[in-house]
Amino acid sequence: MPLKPDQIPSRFDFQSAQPRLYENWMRQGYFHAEPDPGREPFTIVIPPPNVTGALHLGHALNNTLQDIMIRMKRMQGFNALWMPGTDHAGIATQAVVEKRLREEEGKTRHDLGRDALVERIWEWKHQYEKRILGQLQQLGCSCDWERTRFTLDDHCAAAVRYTFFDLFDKQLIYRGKRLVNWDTFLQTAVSDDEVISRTIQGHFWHFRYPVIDPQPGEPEFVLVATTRPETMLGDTGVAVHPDPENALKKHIAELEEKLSRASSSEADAIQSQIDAARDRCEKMLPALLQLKAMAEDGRTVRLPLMDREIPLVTDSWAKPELGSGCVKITPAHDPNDYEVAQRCELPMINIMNRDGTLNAEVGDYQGLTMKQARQKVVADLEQLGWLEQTEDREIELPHSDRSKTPIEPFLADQWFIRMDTLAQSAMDAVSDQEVRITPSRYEKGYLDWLSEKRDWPVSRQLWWGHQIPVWSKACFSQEECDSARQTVLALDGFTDSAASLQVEPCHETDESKRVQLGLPLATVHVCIKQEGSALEAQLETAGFEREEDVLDTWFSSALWPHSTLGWPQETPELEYFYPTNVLITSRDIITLWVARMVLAGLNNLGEVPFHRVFIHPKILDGYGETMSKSKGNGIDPLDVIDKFGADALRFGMADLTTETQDVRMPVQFECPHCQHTFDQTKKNRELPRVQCPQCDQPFSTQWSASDEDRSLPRGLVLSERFERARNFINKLWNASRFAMMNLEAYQAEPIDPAQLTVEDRWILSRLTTVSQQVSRSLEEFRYADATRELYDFAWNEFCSFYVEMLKDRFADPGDRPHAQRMISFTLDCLLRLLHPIIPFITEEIWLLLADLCPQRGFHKIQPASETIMLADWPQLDPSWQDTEIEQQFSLFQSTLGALREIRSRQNLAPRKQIRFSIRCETALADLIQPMGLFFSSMAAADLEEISDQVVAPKVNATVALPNMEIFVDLAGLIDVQAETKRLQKEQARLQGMIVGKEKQLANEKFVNNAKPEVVAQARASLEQIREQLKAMDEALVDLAALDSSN
RNA sequence: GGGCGAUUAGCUCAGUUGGUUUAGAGCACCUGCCUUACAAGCAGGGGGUCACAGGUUCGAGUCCUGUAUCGCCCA
Repeated sequence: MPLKPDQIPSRFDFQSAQPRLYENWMRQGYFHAEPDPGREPFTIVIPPPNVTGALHLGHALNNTLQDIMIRMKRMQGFNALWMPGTDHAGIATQAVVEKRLREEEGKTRHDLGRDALVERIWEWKHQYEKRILGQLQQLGCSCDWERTRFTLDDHCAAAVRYTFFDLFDKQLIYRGKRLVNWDTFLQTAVSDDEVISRTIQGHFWHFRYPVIDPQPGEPEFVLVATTRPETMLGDTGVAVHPDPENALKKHIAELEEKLSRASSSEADAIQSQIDAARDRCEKMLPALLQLKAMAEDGRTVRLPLMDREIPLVTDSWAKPELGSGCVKITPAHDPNDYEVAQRCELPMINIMNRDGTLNAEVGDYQGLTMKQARQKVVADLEQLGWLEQTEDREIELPHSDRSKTPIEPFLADQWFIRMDTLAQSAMDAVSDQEVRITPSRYEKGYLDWLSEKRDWPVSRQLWWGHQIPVWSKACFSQEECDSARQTVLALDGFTDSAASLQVEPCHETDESKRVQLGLPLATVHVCIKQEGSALEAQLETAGFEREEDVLDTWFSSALWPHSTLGWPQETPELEYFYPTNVLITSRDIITLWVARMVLAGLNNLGEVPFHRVFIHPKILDGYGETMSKSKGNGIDPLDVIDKFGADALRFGMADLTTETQDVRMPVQFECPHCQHTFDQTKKNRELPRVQCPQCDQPFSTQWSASDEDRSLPRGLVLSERFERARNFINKLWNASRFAMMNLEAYQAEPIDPAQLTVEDRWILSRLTTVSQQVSRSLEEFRYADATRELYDFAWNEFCSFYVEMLKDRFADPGDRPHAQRMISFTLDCLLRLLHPIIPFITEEIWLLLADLCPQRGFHKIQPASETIMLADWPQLDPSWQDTEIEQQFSLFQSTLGALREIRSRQNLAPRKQIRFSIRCETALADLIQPMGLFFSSMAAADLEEISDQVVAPKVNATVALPNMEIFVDLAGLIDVQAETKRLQKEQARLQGMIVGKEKQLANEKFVNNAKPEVVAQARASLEQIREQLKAMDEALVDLAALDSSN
């Protein structure tokens, strides 16, 4: 039952409208897209939110921008597909589930076992996926839900498997022992991107290692320093610089160069560094040269505690300007030392177990944690007299972003992807503009990162993810190795396209050591392409074991743009919708994800996954800090939707999407008792209960833990930055309400151009311009420009002027039908332009409007589409743009503004009617004349006369506009002082401008050098201002006379 | 240490390739209005030596150099 216009409430009830409208869109299948060669596709794949938790404001932003784009394209007639889905986020999700398991049941994943744990994670996934998709729906996202994918579903699994096989077969995947970032808590390797550096208060310990058989004159000890003393148990050498003299000289030269361009505040510090380095040259250089000679002569030192003989070596990693100039080398537990060991061929001793405790390599220290070992090592060395000194020092310690625990560098078998050619292809795609990143400055970071071409470690020691499809067998002799190969090649069904074989030689090249350590000669790896292939079971029977590790989540994410469309199958969807058009995402995953999608797309399909990448801003809180749940400053999009509505959230999101890439959003609490809002502070954002400063009542927060706190009503966490958007939506609602209240007895007919008034032609001109601007802004990802253009037009032009001016015309039966057609047409276009940004309210009004004027149009009457979602995007007649009309209208606006200002300055009652006249050229008078009545309705001012003959009334307020003077008759009303004050202010302003202009024009260089039109403009404007000033001067004289005569 | 970005009104932000009547908006503030679309509104107003110092130019919020503060990324 449609509402009658006068029953429409004065506020948009978004709470009830949103679910109703959204469900209808779903039911009608408006979001669904099918390949249709007759139409042009437009495709976006969602950056899949991960199923670790609920969506935050950043997701709301990301998805709003995608929905705006896809809705506009759909209206523009493209066959628009937005592929939705979620990401399994291997480490993150497993970590939260393990954490809960530990907290709630006191169990570890090992207590549960692989299958049971994975099952638990699936349960978590189902729960959160539902929640996330529900959130996207509440946001209004027009995703094709029938095509929802998950990075761990069968489609994606097939794509992962085929890709892995392909890369393995191309020899682009290999296994090797590498130093990895080991998370001892989660017991997995994490990539460099998952490591964050934190500065902590630590120590710098200086140890002495005794030299074995020192020659006469040689020192008995070498001194080394370390921030991680426990690693000394795994030391396999001590390094000294191969050319300490030149290294020091170079160091000093660099400092001097720096000093030459340093500011005075830095200079002192640099100077003292230089002095220290010079001092070293004198005092320490001889010793360093001697150590270097000893190293070259093959001298060794004895590693205390372990009683191991280790060599002195030369390597430039040892910095002569630091510490003793010597550095201990622990290849298996430090990335730099690892490289030194490779250069100097030092052995690598792994002293750690996967859980972070020490292993059998370290004798008495076995079983201790790294932390315990540190204390014991330091204590033992001190007792033995090998501890020289201990300094306090700030140290940068890498932490796992996943578990927030310190990272231990660890030597482990890992699978890697060779990046050289793949990375190059992804670099070329951006360099050649095949993929364009907006804003373009992000291209540099993308290219820099890829140019390092570091091999990508893809294995993770987890249970949740795509298990690596490789079966391996360790072989201890050549014979065994050959036989394993033969077995594989002879498998029933083995072909080159079904399975691929690699032989990995042992990393230990010293044969006797290899045997001593019990290492295999080689490992035979077989990768099988097809999941569930009979080859799998055959291999296992033959003694091959499947790799336990799973793949890095980004491996499956990299395939997302094509795996979601059906690859490796050649589906119609893939054929039609790939490559996609644009990827909209945040900058923190340009390297992690965007780059990898590009190279994966190129590898698998030979085509980039998308042509445009838009990087959107990051939302910070009022203190400039990133929002996060752990800080308590995060805003839940659902709170915003609850309080302001989904449209307001969306409009607000688009409104902050400017070129600037960080936007601040001050955060407020809203008291659930009295609705008072007040700023969140760094203090109160961490409290489990907060007291309202207004009503003094307490409410609960996300931190509430005790039953007492939890029983309190929860305070919403919001930002007042959404109020503007909410108010705008309300304004739109009410303007539409006004239109509908005046659409009774509407008759559909084409609009008669002969009946167009000045304001009609003005609004059409403006509407045309705005629709062009909005289309261009959105096309170029200038979302904030689009919202600003629409906001200004809708509020300041459509509502404040056009709607106001229609009031008189609706009252006149002769004008009414035309006015009805004009407002329905104008509102119709405005709604369509706004729809992608604020879909709910525009659809609601669209449906209400359809009851009143089901047929509408300008030249041609057409039935309104059943949903605004499928209405055509406005493309208006450019001939409607009329600069003359717009100038004329702005003259009217200035006049109106002047009248209103006088009213206000004179403190006249709102209903008090005033009279005024205008003196101006006849041509101008002809333009203003038809608008005469509007001064009455919009400023309660009656235009008595307009011509070049107008004589100022005796008692008047004067306004001098360019080329016209306005006289308001104030007989019996005037507040002389107020008017004098107003005029004096205006006089001062004009005088200031005259001085400025005169000075400019007196400058010969300006007159000679500036563009002629600029000079002419300055002259004309000076003349004009002088005229205005003259009028002001005269008016002031009159006022003074009036004042003295009273 | 390297790279990128920011600094404009009390707050959050606009300000196209340098030049229209002396830098705009929203919020907040002040004044007056429940004017039958809208008080989440209407009308009017106050408030800014565009971070600082130089420079280029006839002319700089806008271009260049340096400094300071803040943020992010990389090592």
